[in-house]
Amino acid sequence: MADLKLKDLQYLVAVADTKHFGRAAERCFVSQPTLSAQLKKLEEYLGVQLIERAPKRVALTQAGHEIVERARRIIEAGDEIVEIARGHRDPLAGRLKLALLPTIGPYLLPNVASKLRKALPRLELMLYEYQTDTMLEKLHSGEIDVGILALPVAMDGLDSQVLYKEPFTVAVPASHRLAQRSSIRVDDLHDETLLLLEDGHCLRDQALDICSSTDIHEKQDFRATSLETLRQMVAAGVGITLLPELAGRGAYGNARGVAIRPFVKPVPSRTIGAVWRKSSARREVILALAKQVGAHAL
Amino acid sequence: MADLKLKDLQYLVAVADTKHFGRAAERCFVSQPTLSAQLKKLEEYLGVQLIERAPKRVALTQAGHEIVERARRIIEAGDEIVEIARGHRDPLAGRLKLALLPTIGPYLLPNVASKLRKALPRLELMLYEYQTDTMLEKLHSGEIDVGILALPVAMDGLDSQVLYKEPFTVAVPASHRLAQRSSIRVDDLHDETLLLLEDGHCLRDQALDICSSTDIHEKQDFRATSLETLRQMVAAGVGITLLPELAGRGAYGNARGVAIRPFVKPVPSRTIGAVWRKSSARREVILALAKQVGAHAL
DNA sequence: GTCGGCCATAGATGCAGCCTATGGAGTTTA
DNA sequence: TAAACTCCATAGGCTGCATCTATGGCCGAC
Repeated sequence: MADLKLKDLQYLVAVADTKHFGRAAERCFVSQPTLSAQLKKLEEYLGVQLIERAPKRVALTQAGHEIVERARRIIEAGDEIVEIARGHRDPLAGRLKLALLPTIGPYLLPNVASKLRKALPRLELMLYEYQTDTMLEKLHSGEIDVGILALPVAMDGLDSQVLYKEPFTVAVPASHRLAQRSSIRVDDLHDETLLLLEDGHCLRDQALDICSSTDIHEKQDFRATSLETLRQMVAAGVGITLLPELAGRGAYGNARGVAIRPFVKPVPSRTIGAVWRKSSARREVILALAKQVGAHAL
Repeated sequence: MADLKLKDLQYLVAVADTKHFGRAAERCFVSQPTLSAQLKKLEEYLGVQLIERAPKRVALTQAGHEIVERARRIIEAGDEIVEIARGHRDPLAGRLKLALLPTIGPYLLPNVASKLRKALPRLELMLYEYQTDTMLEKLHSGEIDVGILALPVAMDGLDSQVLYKEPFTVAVPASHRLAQRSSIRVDDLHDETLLLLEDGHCLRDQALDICSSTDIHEKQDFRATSLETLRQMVAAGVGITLLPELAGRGAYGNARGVAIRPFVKPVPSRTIGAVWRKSSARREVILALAKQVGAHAL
């Protein structure tokens, strides 16, 4: 009269996923006969056949489907327990899944990576790049733990913290008349051709917003897929673009053919923040991470 | 390196509820040392202290509280699984997906529906109509559980059972010379115009097969999409057709303008059977269903 | 100081989960 | 058509761990 065992449910879910006893066993790190026998016991205990075993086809019964659904929830909650425990064991240790905007990641990380390693040596960062909408989805689903993006965003069930304010700069061809100026006003962009990223990048909307007060024309039939593409187009003299300050530094800023110029005050800027689930067990380490990033980003 | 066990979580929840190891053990039907030792192992595995053991006072730590919360959810879902299984334990209960040929369904079901409800009261039938090829595909893929169709069919991986033999009848316009006859021989159809269903209906092939021994002409550029269409065409005097007996009864048979006549012996007929996957977990209820249909179809 | 309540420890035991090896049914290949 | 292959089930043996009873240790109550 054995009872329900977490491991058996994992075996069942593995079979549901793979439709194959051998591969399911492999995924569970047990031998195929072990998995077979345990599943048989599970079926005996429940008094219901869960799996149809045909020569070339493994499928779940109706009861199997319904039970696998709950089993997934159980296993998920079990993982949460382990995760919570890990969070309490050493709140500043463990794996943390961090996503950044594509217009932030490559330029922010070099500045803060070494500081982070020193301040949070036992933190294992998993890095991802997503645009705002995708990032929020994956935050809610639990696929990532923290997102670094431009505020404000819809905050239902989420907490956030401002990291830094990032000024915008203007990138023009080196031979452009504006390249002579040490700083630039928004009105100076009058009648210029503006190059922007493709839809979905929040940077695109931010740039359009800043330029809305002056008369500037977006280059038709052109949408860059990355800031790097944008740089090459500016260097080629096709038009100008707005760059977040961090992206204008380093190799990018020194690139041939492109001049980066600041705005005069009031400098247009965007607010970069960290966002995470209110219910996250990793709040402590996230706050520590945010503190480091906020302190060393600019 | 043990892993998370459902039973341990139950022990933990019991302690959270009772604040007392002895009574918690009692509730779990184990000895107190057993529960103590297991909880200690759980804490070791998770790397976190869950319970504050003070003299005269047992309390949960912060981690303990958070983990108990998930543990309750897990146990609850586990109970749901057992409950679901109990609901599926009755082999004659539950949802069964049954497909019928379009030339069978509307005429067979009225005859057997009430008998089925009486004999298998806890069976919930989901009804579908497909032609033979589609039905076999959906059977193999698991989309349906049973098919009722004309035998024989390719039986790889499938089991079948004959339900009944269905004689063919002849449907002629009421004013037709054959309407005067009380029964008809295949040869009597000589030189008649035959109306048939469109390709894909096995009834079409069966009718052609029966008529192959005599000289009869299929109406060109005409293919009915249903027996109902066929009836209207016969009533309009366009030609004659062959009908399965069940389809010739009731409202259909009594319709104006159409006369239904039997064949003389040997009466041509088709064999109607039930087909299901050899590996199906529903064999028992399928056989019960087949028994009822076979007994009350004609 | 003694008793009683309560949790931890010690040592014995039996079951259950796991392994390797093999069987057997069905499908594909030579 | 035989042989090789795929894949799940069965057989048998081993090991570990959950469980038991008995006991110890700690602390508060009286």
